[in-house]
Amino acid sequence: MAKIKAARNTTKNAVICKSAAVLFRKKGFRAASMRELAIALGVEAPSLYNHIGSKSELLRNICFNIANAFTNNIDTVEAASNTAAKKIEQLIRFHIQFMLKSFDEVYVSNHEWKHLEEPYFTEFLNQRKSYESKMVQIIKNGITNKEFRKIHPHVTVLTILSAVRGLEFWQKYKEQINVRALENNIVQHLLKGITK
Amino acid sequence: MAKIKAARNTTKNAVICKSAAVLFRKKGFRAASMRELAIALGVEAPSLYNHIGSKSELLRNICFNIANAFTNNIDTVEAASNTAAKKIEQLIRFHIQFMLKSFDEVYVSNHEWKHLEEPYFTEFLNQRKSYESKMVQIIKNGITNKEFRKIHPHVTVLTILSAVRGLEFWQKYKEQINVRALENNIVQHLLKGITK
DNA sequence: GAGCAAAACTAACGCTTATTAGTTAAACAT
DNA sequence: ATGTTTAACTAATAAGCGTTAGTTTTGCTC
Repeated sequence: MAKIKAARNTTKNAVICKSAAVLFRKKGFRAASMRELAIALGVEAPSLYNHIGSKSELLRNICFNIANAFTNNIDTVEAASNTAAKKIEQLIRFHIQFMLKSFDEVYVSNHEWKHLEEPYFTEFLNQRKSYESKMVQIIKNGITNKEFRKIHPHVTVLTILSAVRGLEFWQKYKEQINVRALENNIVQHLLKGITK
Repeated sequence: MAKIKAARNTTKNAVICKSAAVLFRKKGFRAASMRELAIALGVEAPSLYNHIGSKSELLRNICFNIANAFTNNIDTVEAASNTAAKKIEQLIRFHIQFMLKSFDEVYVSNHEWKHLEEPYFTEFLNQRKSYESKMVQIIKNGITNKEFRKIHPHVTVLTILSAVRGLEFWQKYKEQINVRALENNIVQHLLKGITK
């Protein structure tokens, strides 16, 4: 009769959430079973229900924790008085750092949100749309300021947001790589391009 | 007793594959059921097995059709005598055009490959790794030529490949958008950046 | 119209799934 | 030590899955 181990200041719910994020990332939400999750925690599947409500609640927690973190960040970045380029740079760096710190959760939030149930599915989509809109506004300001060329703001935002997802593929090299150099490379690429 | 309708010069297998791509994109491979696929085709689930081998075979066909198309393209691009920048541009444009033309299939190939069974899983990964290597080599040549700044080739490749995936989000605006302008915007962004 | 192949159907199998109910063991407070 | 709460367990349920077997219908060829 093993028990779920939670460090001080951590609920067992949080321990399960973390383990679920790892599993959902590896197998995908639908392919991951509660039995597998239980094995990862050294326990029988029904025991999990003493600490969580349901499988879909786990996904919901993971997705909205991440979404809220990004929303909070962009509100902070937006409020500060910086150039548009600096703001975009700050957003890019946050994406990279957060991805490296909370890889499993960010990955799951990016890939498995489509399995959220209503009304959470719609809410999640709205939150993302709102994030994009704020970023589009920053780009528009940058064009007005003549910081940026006359680019298509929405296309540019989606290109940047997709580009930073490339970090997913770097997780395995995490240790070998100078994170700051990686970050600088991507920021420079997305702001200044790669040609001389 | 409805029948699966295949146009001349199209096998019923191909019709099922196409329908599967749409379904797998919408729901994800694991969440999509053969019964749903059958409904989409106006037929009972077991009838599908007169034309296909298995569900996983459908995924396999979709993924490798796409992977092979990209592999063939990069081999053509590589062989031509062009600047590195031109080659990268050609690759980016191919990604965009192909994504717009075969949206469902490319999406499924990008998102659902992890549900391939061995040995196809490993084969798919190797094919992708090989694609990346070829692209890395083009970037390296560009740096040697002094076409590009001293960037990290592998990071750059993954950034570009992720960036072009942003097209996924544009599918719904497909009709409203000038594809050529979209393409130019992304190419310019990834080669020359967005700052003045 | 008869014969035949293609392709549909119904019924069912064996398995896995998330989850609930009911019960027992452990951990803690008194 | 006793009573109580927390959290584990076992057993079971209902639903859904991919797929197979066996049968019937359809549509073409002679």
